[in-house]
Amino acid sequence: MIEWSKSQIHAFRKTLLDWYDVHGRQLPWRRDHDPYHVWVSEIMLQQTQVNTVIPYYERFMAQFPTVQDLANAPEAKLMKAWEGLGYYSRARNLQRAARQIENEHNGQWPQTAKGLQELAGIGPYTAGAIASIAFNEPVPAVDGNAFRVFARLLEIDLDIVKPQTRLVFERVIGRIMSPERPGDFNQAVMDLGASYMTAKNPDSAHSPVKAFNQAYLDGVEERYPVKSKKPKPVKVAYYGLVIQQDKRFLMQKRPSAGLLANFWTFPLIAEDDVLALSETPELVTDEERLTLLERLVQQELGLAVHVVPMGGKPVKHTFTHRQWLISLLSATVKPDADLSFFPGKWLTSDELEKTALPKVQEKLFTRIYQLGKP
DNA sequence: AAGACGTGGCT
DNA sequence: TAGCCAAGTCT
Repeated sequence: MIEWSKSQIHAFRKTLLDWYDVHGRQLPWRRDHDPYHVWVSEIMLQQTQVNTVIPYYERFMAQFPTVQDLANAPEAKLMKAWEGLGYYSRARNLQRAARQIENEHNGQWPQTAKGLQELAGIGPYTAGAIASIAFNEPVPAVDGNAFRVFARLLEIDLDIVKPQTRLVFERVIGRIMSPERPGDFNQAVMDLGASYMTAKNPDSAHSPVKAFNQAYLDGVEERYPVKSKKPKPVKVAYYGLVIQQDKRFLMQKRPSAGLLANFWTFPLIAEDDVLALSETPELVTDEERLTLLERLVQQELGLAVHVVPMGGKPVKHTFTHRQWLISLLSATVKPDADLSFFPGKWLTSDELEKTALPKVQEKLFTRIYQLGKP
């Protein structure tokens, strides 16, 4: 890692802010410095690209114009507004934080990064972003852009995946950032990271700060930032039960914690759970699997079903840490089936449209319509 | 500390 | 295609 002199730091600030003043992006959440606007945009932008966020942000603000509107919003309406954005705990934490502000802070925002971090879903990055942009506090906002930009500028070779590395970057950036325009400085770093100093195919030759970019000057830009590899998603095979009567589907409500918490999906049965019913899983034939599956559904869900494969390759859906492979089965239950042990209910297409559904469930619907079953 | 937690774009 | 990446936080 290299270090800059005071004069270099001053020159860098001026170069970066002069560039930002002319070329900074005009984005919907940059129309003002309202903390609510900054906050909602920052939460949406976590692990999500700007172009994806823009339409969600506009719709969200139309539906929930103020913190109070958000605090009082029905859960279903909130989730519908977030549908498709992913990382759904962000939406639930958003509302929790809105209620914290209303109930614990008399509707007033904490105005420091330290205070903001007490709110649900606000970590060190988001706290720094809101504090600097909305309240002009001179604190760094270290996101993936800041890691990448400063790792290259200063040839910092610490692994950015390790939590302690953030502290080093915060210290370094805290010394470099403009005390007069902290919000603009942090946003300029993000714009730089999203334009010239991108992760793939950077264009540092034309970057306004190329003279400060040590990794570029040394021809080793590709090495930065140092980032250890994450494990591959684990494959998990499921049977998906398509159970319909009239124009309704029998849907299951997922547990209140974990992946896709509280969302409605077709009943999903792990293939491993089915095979576990056999003493010789490796010898089970396809036909026997279905018999075992029917037994398991009876035991675990209290449903007497008869299943028939719907054909086609399993529907594949990849999350950050799991890859689901879902084989669809058309299932029938008795018309007077006892649903008292079943964690779900019949949903009409009308109700389904008003309900937030995860992408994987939309994929399953797409598949069954392609198969022409309904 | 390391894994959980979604989705879409790009190569 | 499979894999990586995109304005992280929580446990």
